[in-house]
Order: sequence, then structure tokens, then C-alpha cells
Amino acid sequence: MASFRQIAQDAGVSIATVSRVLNANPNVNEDARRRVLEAANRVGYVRKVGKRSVAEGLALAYAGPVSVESPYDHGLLQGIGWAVDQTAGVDRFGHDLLVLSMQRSLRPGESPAELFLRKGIKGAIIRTTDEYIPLCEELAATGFPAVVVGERFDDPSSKVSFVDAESRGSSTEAVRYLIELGHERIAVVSNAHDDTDHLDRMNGWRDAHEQAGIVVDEDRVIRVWATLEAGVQVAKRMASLPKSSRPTAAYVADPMAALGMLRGLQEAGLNVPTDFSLIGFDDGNLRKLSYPMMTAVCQDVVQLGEKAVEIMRELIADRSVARTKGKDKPEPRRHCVTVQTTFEVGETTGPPAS
Amino acid sequence: MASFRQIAQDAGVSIATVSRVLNANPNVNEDARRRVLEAANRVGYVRKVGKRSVAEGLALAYAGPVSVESPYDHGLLQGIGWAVDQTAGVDRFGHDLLVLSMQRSLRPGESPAELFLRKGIKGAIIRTTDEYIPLCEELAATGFPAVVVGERFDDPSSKVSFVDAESRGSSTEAVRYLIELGHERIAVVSNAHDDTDHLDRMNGWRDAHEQAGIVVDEDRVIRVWATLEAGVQVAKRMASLPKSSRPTAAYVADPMAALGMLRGLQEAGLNVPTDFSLIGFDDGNLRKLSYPMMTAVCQDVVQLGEKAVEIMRELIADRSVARTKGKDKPEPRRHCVTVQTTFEVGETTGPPAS
DNA sequence: CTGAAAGCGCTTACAG
DNA sequence: CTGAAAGCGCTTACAG
Repeated sequence: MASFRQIAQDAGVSIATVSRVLNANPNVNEDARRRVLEAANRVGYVRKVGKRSVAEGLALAYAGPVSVESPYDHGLLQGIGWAVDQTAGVDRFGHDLLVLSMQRSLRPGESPAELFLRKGIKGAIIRTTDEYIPLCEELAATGFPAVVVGERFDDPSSKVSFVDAESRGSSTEAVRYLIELGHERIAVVSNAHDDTDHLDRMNGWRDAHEQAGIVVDEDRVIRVWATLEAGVQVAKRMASLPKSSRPTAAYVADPMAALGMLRGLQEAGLNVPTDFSLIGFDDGNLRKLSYPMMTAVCQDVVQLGEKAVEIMRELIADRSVARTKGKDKPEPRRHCVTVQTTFEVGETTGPPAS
Repeated sequence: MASFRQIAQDAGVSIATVSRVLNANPNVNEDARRRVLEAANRVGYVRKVGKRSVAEGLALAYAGPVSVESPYDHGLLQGIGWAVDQTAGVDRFGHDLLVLSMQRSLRPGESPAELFLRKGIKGAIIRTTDEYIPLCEELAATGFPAVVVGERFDDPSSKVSFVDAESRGSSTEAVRYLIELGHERIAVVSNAHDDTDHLDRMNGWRDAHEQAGIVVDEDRVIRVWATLEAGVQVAKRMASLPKSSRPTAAYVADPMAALGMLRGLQEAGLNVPTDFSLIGFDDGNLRKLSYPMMTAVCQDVVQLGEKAVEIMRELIADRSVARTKGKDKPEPRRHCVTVQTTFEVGETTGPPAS
């Protein structure tokens, strides 16, 4: 089933043209290319060797540079790996995992769907940032089974399946906790990138202030990269401010930056929490490595990875159903999972020094 | 080049038998199977679709359960990913990375070489532990390009290519440092697994004592799993010993256990380093997350991953050379890289309390 | 357990 | 930019 012959028939072209499209040969008319891709996704094409399907694999595709260095990506990979193992145990369905960078693998003019079909994989998990939203929409429109991680697509007209965390509520709770402890000058340290995840956390900081009837001071918004060093620098700058005006607490919305900030405060001679209260963010269990243990808003990134695999398999299953039902294909459903974060009180928060 | 026809000719069987062997069909005579595998590796077979080679990928194959949860595996993956990116930039040679578990992917009776040929990959990086040494030797004997990480094969008769760190010297240096600070009761906390890496570290502890003319007390050898919790437990047990007899310092040869031990000591009310000195082990930069910053023996695991990719590419290149030289194939060279570790003084070590 | 032969899936000059 | 046709690589009943 689902050979070049069927794609060709479905798209109204020859198998030679199908071959050209699925091998990124540039000499194909744009309209023919589009029809072939649609047909390939409609019939659920996977590469064959002889009569045998070659595609047992999922891909974890990075839009942007390959980056397995952050706690986020580390946890994600764990979740994807574990889930693959579990399902293999449960239903003898063993996926391989192909890790690839879209920047590196895309041939000139090739679309993501073409890449994945060429690589002979069954479905893709796309790790993305806000810059690649149009690319995700384009991929989703083709019908290739793909789920995006790292960004929410809240617009109801979007076709993108995704899994992501919503951290606005927990962030509000965290900052409210600081306010209730008596803090009046609370900084927020967030990422230089404006993806939905970081916007959530900034908005939570604003919400808590608004609910308490406090006007936020935009000077207390600090943007950094998600590194230990960046956190250290913020701490040192803050420690050097006059005590009467400097913040007495901060919400740092990236794990590494939070750990760096703790370290920087300690190096500057400030005791946490008696001199300064700190709430961090955690993608896994890094907060438990700090001393004192970090109070933090926590998301379970491993779970995000597991959910992503679940959604992948649902998308693949949906397509099989649509195929057996013949031409009157239903509009493909999209699958969205939004995971909630939690606020966990640790040892880095207390009342402000009086 | 290198089609089933050539393998068949080389092995003296039909192409049907080649197909059976490379698809893990059990109905093949053991001797024929062996001849086909040898021939496949000799001619450097990679799967084709039409005339096109399908194999652009390397595999990272886990012997043992898929485990991307440790700092070691995290760093390794980074190194492999980064190196892949760099070489792609340098010489337009872009590998994909297939992550697979040998336990899960091996069909009944299938050897690792057969698995990799079936998956259509060019070469494999094997992440292993001491239990899988025979399997690594078996794979190396077939001539399939494979490099092992996580274990040294010091025996000169071994055919296994590997990359690993040697930590005995730095471990000796670390423990000597404690002795020179005046410590007389020094515990060593190492892994329950007896792989070459952990044996190195235990031997370093012994060497330092021997060089100082101190008889080691075997009661001070503690074996644990590499987790934060295990480290916490060791610290609590140690803190509960009578002060006159308990160790005044410890060398903890796993990153997570070391961080856990620091935490446990602090929770038990012991100041590090004034009450107790601690030397940890680091696979990357985790030591910088602790406060005070951990004194540690450090290995650069990212570099191990990069070297593994280098060796892979040399093995693949060697095979091409051997092939063009015809039948009088030279004995395939093995490639071994042993990386040195370093000892870095941080803030968790000082003279014993007098 | 094995091979000869039929046949599928895909690629690729070639002609237009 | 496209298709008809030749042909490669592999798989798979089938016969032994």
C-alpha cells in the first residue's frame, strides 16, 4: 500500500515526478510539487524497500541549531525516549528516534514535509522557538503527522498539533507568595526570547501585582539569556544597587539563570533568603541541586516529551482511519495538550529584611 | 557499488540468502550467515533505494536500557551533536543521528552488526557498561565501523575501537591534595558498577594513600548508585558517626552522588569545608551549580562525544581505503582515544578541623 | 536451508 | 518541466 504509483495516480502525475518531488529535485513545477505532497500525506506514504516499509522511526527535528544542552532539551529527550520504551513494552511498537536539524538537513527549496518523507520517517516532533511559527503552520497544513513542542498555538484557526506548558497561573501564584511575605520591590528576570512560555511567566508577574493593586515598575523587568553566567551578572548588578531602592526579591524564569542568580547573590555576600528572596524556574529537578533548595515554578518537561510521543501516535492512527474511509476524508483533527506547571516552596524565600 | 549482488558473489551464496541474513530471517545456516556478514562489512555495504544510498546516518546505540538521564549521557549527546554539526559545516558531510536501544531493536538471534546493516546506517557509537564487553568484541570482529564509549579496552589483543577517559592520575592527585591538607581519614564513594572508569577512581584513592605511606582502611570504601538521593544518605550516615572516628573528607566519584553528599552534609549541620572536605566528580559543569563550588575531578564528556564521531569517520574512511585496495585487505586498524581528566580545586576542601 | 525467477518500488537517462 | 521505458536493488513465493 501507499506506493509511488498510488501517489502518482492521486496527484495526476507520473511516478517519475513523484520521485523528483520526494528527492528534492528542483526541476518540478510548483503546482505539481504541491499536489504530490498532498497526495503523499493523504495516502500516508512511507518509504519501502521491496515491499517492506522502511519507516519505523520518529524524528525529533530541531528548528534552529541542534541544542541538547539546556535542561529543557535534556528533559524532552528523556521523555521521548522513555515513552518510546514504554509503548514498545506495551504494544510491541518500537520506534527508532532520528535526531536531526532542519537547518542542516533541508535541501534548498525543500519543505519540512518533503524532508520527512525523504528521510522515511513516520512522524516528527518539532522542537521550535517563536521564529519558526510559520514553518510549523506550513508543515501542519500538509497533513504530515507532526507535533510541536516549545510553543503554544492558541489561535483556534491554527492547524498545528502541539504540547506545551502553561505557566501564567503558577507564576502569578509565585509572585503573590512574595507579595504576601511582605515584599514590595520584586524584579522579574526572563528570557530575551518572546516565546509563549516566557510571556506566560512575565504576565504572571504582572497579574500578581495587579491583583494586589500594585503598579508594576517596568525598570524591574530584566531580560537575559538562559545561562548560569547571565544569572550571576544580574545578581552582582542588583547587589550593587543602594539597599533602600533595590528589589528585595526576584522571580527568575529560567532554570540556569536562576541558579546563577543564587550563586551571584551568595558571592556578593547576600544571604538567601534573609537578605534576598529568590524564586526560580525548573524544567526538572535542578532546583534540588542548589543550597538552599530553590523555591520555584516547576514544569515537568519529561512529561511533555512523553505526551508528544502520544500525540504523534494519535496523529498516525488518525491518518490510517482517514485512509480506510476513502476519499471523503474528514478534516484532520489537531491534538493539543497544555500541561500545567506547579509552584513549589523551597528554602530561598522568606520575609524581607526589616 | 556494494549491492546485494556483490555481497552474494563475495560470500558464495545467492542474493536471496543475502536478503534473508540482512533482514534477520532465522532460516539461514549459521555458516552462510557468517560469510554474508563478513562479505557485507568487507565490501562496505549500505542500503540503497534504487541506485541511491540510504545511509547518511550514524547511530548512537545503547547497550542496556536507553538512558539519557545522567550528566554523562547528556554531555555525550551534546558532543556527538556538536561534532556532527561542525563536520557538516567543514566538509558538507551531514550525518543524521539515530538513537536506538540494542535490547529493544535486536531481533531474536540477531547480532549487532546485522541490526546496524538492516537499519541502513554507516557506523555506530556504542554507549556501554562493563556487562556488554563481549558484545562489543563480537561487533568489532565483524569490521562494522563502531566505536565504544564508556569503557576502556586496554588489552592489546582487543579489536574494539573506543574513546574513554582515564581518571586514575587525577584521582590520585585529588586524594593526595586532601592528605597534604592534613586529612587522615578519607572515604571514597564510588559506583556499584565495576567499569574501568570507576575502578580508575578507586585505584587513584588507593595510590595516593600508598604514596603517602598510609595503609588504606577498606571500611572507608562506600559503593552507591549515581543519584542525588544516594549521596544524601551517605552523608547522613557519615554525619551520625562519632566525630573521633568518622572521616574528615571524602572523594565521591559520581557527579550526582557528590552533589547529594554536599547537600546531605549541609542538612546534617556540617559546614563544608570547615567541618568536612568534599571532592566530587564532574562530567561537565554541574560542580559550578553547588555552593560552595565543588572541588572535583573533571572529565570533558562533550569532548568524548566529539572524539567518538571523529573515530567513526576514520573507521569509515579506513574501510573505503581497504576496499579500493582490493582483496589483499590489511588487518583493520582499531582507533583508541584516551582522554585525561583534570583536578580542579574549588571551595569544598580545606584543612581538617583541629 | 537454499536458489532461480517473478515481480515490486524506485531512479534515471532520454526524448520532448 | 514532464512522461514512457529501461533497469537496478531488493523481496518473496515456489520448488527442491
